[in-house]
Amino acid sequence: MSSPAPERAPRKDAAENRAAILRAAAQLLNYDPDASLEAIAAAAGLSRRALYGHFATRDDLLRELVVIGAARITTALPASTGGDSRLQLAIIGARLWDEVEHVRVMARVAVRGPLAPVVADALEPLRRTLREVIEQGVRAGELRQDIDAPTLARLVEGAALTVLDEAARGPLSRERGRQLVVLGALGMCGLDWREADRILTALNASAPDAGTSIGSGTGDPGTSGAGA
Amino acid sequence: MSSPAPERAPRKDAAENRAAILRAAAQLLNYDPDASLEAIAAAAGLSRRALYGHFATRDDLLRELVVIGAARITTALPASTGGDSRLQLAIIGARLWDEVEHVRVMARVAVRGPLAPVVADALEPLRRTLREVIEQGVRAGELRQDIDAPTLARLVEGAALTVLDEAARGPLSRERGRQLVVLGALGMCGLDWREADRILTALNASAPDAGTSIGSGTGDPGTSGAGA
DNA sequence: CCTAAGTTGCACTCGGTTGTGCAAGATCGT
DNA sequence: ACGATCTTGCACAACCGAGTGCAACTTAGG
Repeated sequence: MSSPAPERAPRKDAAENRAAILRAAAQLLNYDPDASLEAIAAAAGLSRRALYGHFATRDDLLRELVVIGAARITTALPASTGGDSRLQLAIIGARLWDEVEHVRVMARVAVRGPLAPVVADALEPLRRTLREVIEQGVRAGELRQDIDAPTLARLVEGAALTVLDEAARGPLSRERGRQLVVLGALGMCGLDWREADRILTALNASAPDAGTSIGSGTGDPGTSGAGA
Repeated sequence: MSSPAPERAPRKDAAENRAAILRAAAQLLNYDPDASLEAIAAAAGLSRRALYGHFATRDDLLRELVVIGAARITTALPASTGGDSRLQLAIIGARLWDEVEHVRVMARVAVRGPLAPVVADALEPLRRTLREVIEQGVRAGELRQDIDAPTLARLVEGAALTVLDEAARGPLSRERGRQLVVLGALGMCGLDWREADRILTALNASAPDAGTSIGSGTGDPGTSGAGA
């Protein structure tokens, strides 16, 4: 009775398949928020029936995606309110860009339906940090004063989402994508674009590079292509 | 080849019902892009069956919404490239705000599915104007220089959409909504927020007030006649 | 090699939505 | 008042997606 689920270790291939499903789901749901389990299973190289062996319900799969996604996103967030709010904002933006697929899944899929509360909950840390950073920035006079911090925070969130959407339809290079997300967020906050360059430099100095792609497809690994 | 459709004038109440359907659709689809015809018909005070008397297909209804919406939005756009790009941008933003429902329907519903090309087509004039205004503004040094005009145009579009979404979930006053849309668009374009106030004033001076109701547009041109 | 874990294919049920056909009723317009 | 024009309600058929049960098969791993 100590643990209701003995949790026997799953077989190795089963674990891989489960991961493949999650990967496929993240990828497909980006293009079509209503992608069927059929399609997802197929993209993962499995039968629809097998999918039910890993996730009892569509919602369960989604929930799992949300949890994983939120965990990834909130990783390596700026250690709460600290130095220059502009830089912190840039760091957050860059982090979002590094997790485009997850972010978009959260934004496009999980928002509607019974998942909404789960998503809201999972994203709360991120949102809180964002609000804090912005509020601090506004207070310090580093950001625009004509929009209250909470509202501004939501606008920034939306602006970032916009760029992320852009990336989904017209593939941007990693570099360019990061640039745009950060530029968008900062622009929305009222930072003079002439100062943005300085922030970008500082950002690249502080964040080495997060090489994290989710896709990698069902079997074709070479998907780089962003050079220079 | 004279006219394929004799176009007998519809009965008056029928025309009203048709308009009611369109109104209900615009409203419902704002909350749920997948609202059923059942729900729409009900909201319009009609039976589902009656709806099919006006629109043969769900897509037909959507298409009609798109056409009407696009027509309304592109009405009263700045007469192409003219004076201050900041002001023109503000005018466009205000126009979008005045047509929130339609804009959001286009953005949320019509983008996916077989409607996508129709929407793209219908919105082309607006997008073209936006691009032109921004390009001109960039060239004139009034807007930020670090993002190319076409990209910037899409980001502005997205930023506006963000605010519009905000309005959908937390009701903003007409005033505040217009303010935010304009502020968002201008901010994204790199305009110093301290100058935004001036633009807003100029905007309010140029645009008296756009009444906002959605119905009334069953497709007849110039049948208004209600003079102020 | 043998067993248990995992997968597959098929055949269902169930619910929701779209689109039709048709007869009876309500309503506009003349 | 009378006819044409809607509207209605019901009963359809069709499609699609989720979720389940089961028997047979494949595979990991001790």
